[in-house]
Amino acid sequence: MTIPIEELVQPETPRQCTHDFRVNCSNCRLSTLCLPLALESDDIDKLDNIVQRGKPLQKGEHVYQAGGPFSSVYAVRSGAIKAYRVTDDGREQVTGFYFPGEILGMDGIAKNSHACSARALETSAVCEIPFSSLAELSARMPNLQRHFFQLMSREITEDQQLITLLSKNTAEERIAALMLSISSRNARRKLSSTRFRLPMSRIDIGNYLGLTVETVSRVFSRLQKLDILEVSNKEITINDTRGLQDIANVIVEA
Amino acid sequence: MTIPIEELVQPETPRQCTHDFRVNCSNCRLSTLCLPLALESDDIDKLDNIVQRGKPLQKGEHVYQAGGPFSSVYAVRSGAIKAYRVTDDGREQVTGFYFPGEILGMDGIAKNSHACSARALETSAVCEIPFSSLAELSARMPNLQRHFFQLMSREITEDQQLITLLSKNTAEERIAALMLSISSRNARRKLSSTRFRLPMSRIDIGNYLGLTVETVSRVFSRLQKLDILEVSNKEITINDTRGLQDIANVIVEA
DNA sequence: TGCACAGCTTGACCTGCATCAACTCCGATG
DNA sequence: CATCGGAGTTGATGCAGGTCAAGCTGTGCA
Repeated sequence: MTIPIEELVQPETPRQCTHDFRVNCSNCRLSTLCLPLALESDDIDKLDNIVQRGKPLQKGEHVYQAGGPFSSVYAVRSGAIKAYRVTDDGREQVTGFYFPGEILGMDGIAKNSHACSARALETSAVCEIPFSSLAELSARMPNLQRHFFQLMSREITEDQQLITLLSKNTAEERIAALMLSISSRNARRKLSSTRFRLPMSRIDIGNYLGLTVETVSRVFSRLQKLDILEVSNKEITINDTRGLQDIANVIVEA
Repeated sequence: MTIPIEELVQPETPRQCTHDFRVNCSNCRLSTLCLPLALESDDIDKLDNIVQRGKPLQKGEHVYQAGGPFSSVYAVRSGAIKAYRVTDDGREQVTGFYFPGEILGMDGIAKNSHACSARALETSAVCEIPFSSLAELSARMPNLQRHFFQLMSREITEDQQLITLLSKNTAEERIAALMLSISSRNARRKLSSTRFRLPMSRIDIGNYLGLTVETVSRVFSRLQKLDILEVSNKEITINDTRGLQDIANVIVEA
């Protein structure tokens, strides 16, 4: 089954709503998660003018590539994107997964060229936001400037959480934490926080969490045996959120 | 031995230069590493007006604490600062070490309160830069805005490097990478890249790199046996930079 | 409709680092 | 100058997760 273009252009809209209108920031359902947040409607229009909406990316296509010139940041409209860097010795390290409403590409600002690559995990649509225009605009719109600073800062604190996870936690804890993260990001988008489809492979999960595929698989099996998760292929059902939280938080008892 | 205040006020200046002048951004030796980089001298003065220089911090004193209100970012003038977060279960995770010329505190922007704590590893001096003034100023000074975006972006890419290190590399590789990082940051400050004093304990090193103290100690011993490092307490001498790079990069042969 | 292949699972075994324990060293303090 | 305590080192042992190997499954393509 292929997803009709209309659904991609107006992300996460029910199928029946397929009449042709040009998408823009003010009618985008994701605007409360994305950059326009905290902007007046006049300002949203100004932002809207600089945003470029490309055609959908097929699974595996790149949003940008490491080493390529940096010119824009990107907002995910639909689908899912993974960001990764390739180490000196040629191995891949997944540095993040990005879902609708989230912004990626800020790694490129430092050196004016992208420090990592980003590719679609499934058919996806992204909005391209030229960075120079964004910088210019944000100099005139304090709210936008603040919001963008906050987005970058959030990226920093999320990376630091991952650092902590990798440095201190067991395989089980890491996977529980990832499932909870995806769950809460779904909730933010008004989707189910207990049933969802993982857009990424076990390999990507393992790579992101510093584990092998085998370990990821075993942990899923164990969590299923404990009746905490139901795992069927890429479909996940969380049966016991509390139990999952206990595992992720590293259970501490007296 | 205690370090005379003068040396702290004008950081890294030879002892004899102790006459009393007020330090400011334009005469600070670190300005080429810090925020003023890429500013015209008029603009540096404007920046200088918002920067607050506090009295030196003693070893162990906090620059800021997790959960406390965010109001400023900080530039290290002398000494060394460690940033760390405390996990839900009370353990500590070191997220970074900051040396003179480096900026810390950007984690607080996202939620308007600090996501981690920062404390002095030795007697240190920092410049406090009120964030609201910085944001205002950078709206009027495109170079400053760009530079600050770049600083945040660099923080992101550095965190991602650490993520890769933690997720993929052995104990030896991690420690080699840290020694090389400290070495090159010393070089940036025109200090020796081959002989330096570690301001942090083995515990902090291990914590930062996701290793136990024992492992850190063993790796140092091994690297010493290989004549790559000389380790005497906190004094490090790199005898074989190339060898260290080979270890850090994960030696790949045909 | 069946084949091929990538992705996933499961089992057996191995290893790098954690853990536990004992000891040394150094620097602060009276 | 003695002593005390935290920091660092070294050795012995255990285990979580890696590695290797084999088999399973489901998806896309002829």
